[in-house]
Amino acid sequence: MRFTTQAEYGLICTLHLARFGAAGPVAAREMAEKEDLPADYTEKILRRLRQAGIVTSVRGVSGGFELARDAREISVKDVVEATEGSTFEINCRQHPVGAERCDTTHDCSIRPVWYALRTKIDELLDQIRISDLLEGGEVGVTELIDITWQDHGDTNLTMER
Amino acid sequence: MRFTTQAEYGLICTLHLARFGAAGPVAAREMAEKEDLPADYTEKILRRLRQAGIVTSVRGVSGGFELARDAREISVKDVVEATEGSTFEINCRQHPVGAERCDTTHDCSIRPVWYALRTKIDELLDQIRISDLLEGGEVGVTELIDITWQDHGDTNLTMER
DNA sequence: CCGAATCTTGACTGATTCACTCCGGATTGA
DNA sequence: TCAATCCGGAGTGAATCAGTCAAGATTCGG
Ligand code: FES
Ligand code: FES
Repeated sequence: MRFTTQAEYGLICTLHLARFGAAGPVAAREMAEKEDLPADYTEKILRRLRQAGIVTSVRGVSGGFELARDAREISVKDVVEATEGSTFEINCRQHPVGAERCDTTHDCSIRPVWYALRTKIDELLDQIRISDLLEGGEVGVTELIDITWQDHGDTNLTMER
Repeated sequence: MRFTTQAEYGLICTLHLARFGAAGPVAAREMAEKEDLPADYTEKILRRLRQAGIVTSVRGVSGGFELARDAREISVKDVVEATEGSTFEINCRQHPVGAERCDTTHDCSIRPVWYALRTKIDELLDQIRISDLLEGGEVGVTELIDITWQDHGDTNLTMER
């Protein structure tokens, strides 16, 4: 299970705007070049971010994109949902094993697992804001997340494997 | 982001063996028929479960599959990893945005988010055992998971949306 | 010891999704 | 006007998914 590149690119673009967008709108082409991403694809991602109300666009000669609100008010979940459509999709909804089997009227003891997982994923992604990723570099961000989420600290956020 | 049907089928099969496998090995064909799954595909899934050491197989006329150990010792994570290969794949490892950009020597403030998410996912899936899914039906399982994981209870395990 | 039932392995296939491009059009500032 | 930008959507090659199929190995009953 993984996110597509759209989530990654979406975060990169949002982060780029949070860093360099204060002085005025940033053109998609320029952003793509600076971040070394495919230009046309970047444009498409930005369009999705705009449709979700995360960024605003300015058309015309010196147009481009800006964050629609403060970086503290934009969560990773917002960006992921905007780009991917959803965070974690419940299989038995969109890709049911069997029509009747996966119907809500039928009892399934596996279903609660996916719902619980989705809740966990959404909780974490919603808690992390774009502003959290702006300072401290990779180490700083890791520590910040680690502090916030050390409730069930059986495993830790090392990069082992 | 979603799991493929293999994770779902893997859980269904494991659960089936936990329920009906006490009396001796269950044939793949028989299991597929009872659970209403494609026969050949079921066989393939069971192979993966065996390769991961979750079930054992008996060849020959009255052969079939059995759980390799107690249902309390098999976590949902075990089954998902056996069938899908991994729970949550870090994009920048297998599908890097850019070769140098995603190298560990470079600083990336997005990376910690994915590592934290993987940790969360693994924690939850590892805590839930096959034995937890055997009793209480859907409602019972939901309550059980809810009690175990109500640490960050901002959201709850309702089925809304 | 033969043959039926079962697991084992791996190749194969159609459908879908992914990652990305391309094109024609609308909007704006110089 | 024209050049730069955003906008929408169609199109494309590659990869993955979901599932099938065929050929072989193992075991047991008779
Ligand atoms: S198998 Fe679809 S809801 Fe359980
Ligand atoms: S974009 Fe790949 S590691 Fe951050």
